Amino acid sequence: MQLQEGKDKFIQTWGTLGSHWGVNRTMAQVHALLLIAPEALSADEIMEDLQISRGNANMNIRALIDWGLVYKELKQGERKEFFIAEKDMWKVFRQIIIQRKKKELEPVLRVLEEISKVEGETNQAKEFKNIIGDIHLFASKANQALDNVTQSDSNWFVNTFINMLKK
Amino acid sequence: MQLQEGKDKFIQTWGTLGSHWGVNRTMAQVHALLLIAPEALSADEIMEDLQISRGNANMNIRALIDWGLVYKELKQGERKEFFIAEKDMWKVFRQIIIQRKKKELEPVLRVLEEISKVEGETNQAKEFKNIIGDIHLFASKANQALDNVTQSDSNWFVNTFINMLKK
DNA sequence: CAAAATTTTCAGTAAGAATTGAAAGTTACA
DNA sequence: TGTAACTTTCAATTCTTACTGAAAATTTTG
Repeated sequence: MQLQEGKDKFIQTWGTLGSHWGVNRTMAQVHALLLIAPEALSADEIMEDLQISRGNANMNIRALIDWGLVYKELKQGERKEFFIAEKDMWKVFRQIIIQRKKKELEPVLRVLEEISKVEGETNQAKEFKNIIGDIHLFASKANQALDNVTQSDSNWFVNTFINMLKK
Repeated sequence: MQLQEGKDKFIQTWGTLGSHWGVNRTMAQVHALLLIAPEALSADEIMEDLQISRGNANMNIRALIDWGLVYKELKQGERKEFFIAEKDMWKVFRQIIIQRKKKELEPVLRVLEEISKVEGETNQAKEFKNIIGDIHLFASKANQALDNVTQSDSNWFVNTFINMLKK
């Protein structure tokens, strides 16, 4: 396989993966492109490479920066902004977990707490509170486990993985 | 809060959560509805409750059955099919991981292996192979860790969670 | 076996999400 | 301070995905 073909395939695959996980395809593709770029790219280069519009490129680059997956880089004597991806996969994973936990898991936890206070002592109500309680317990555990994972350093997590594999 | 309001809120929340995780909203809502239903529901009851068409209900119920999150239940003397959700949250989580691992993580692993074989010894090519190698290593570890999680029984996982919380 | 009940399929349509492109905004240099 | 280089915004549009509803298929029952 030629280098260019490999790069294209990677960009496609990463894009598809993203789209199955609630990340828009272009955002994942820009990320992929920057991951395999040997050096920082400008918005124009990204537009050119992925054949997307300026607006689209800009929006998705900003989103990646917000997620902490891409950094801005200013080049000596250049007025343009250049962009570079975080290449430490552990950090990438960590950032994604932090973002999604905050945006998706935590709001669900709050709703579960709220609805676990429904009135009534009928069987219906009791059963409802039961299952909501179960879900809440599970979600809290997941939340705390994820906190742990993201708060500890890379080695801790790698060690956990290694331990898991040894079992 | 009244029971009905709590139920509605739960269905909405679960639907939103699903839609951020690549599960279509209706599928997640049907799942939520069945989770909090005190007994098995027929397709008609689901249609009625969520105000969706027969076709839509059917498709999503089938998908939930495929995912192993919902079971068919036949009632004595009734011709209709009734449906009931798996309520053990651990099993639900496990099923979802198994499905998504197979459909999303494993294909990515295969692509990464394939593209790690690009020809050429230029710096460009070497750097590309390096980063792909990193990603592949990370993805394999995640894959194996998930295997471990899903293959062990509930207690093992719960214990791991508890251990995490103690740290 | 016929007909009634129920489930499945799928072409057409609707709803929602992403993208474009041009105009407005910003920055930085002479 | 003016203007050229560059970035951001957002209304209109396109693309994608989900949903409907009616027809076809299947299953059950007398």
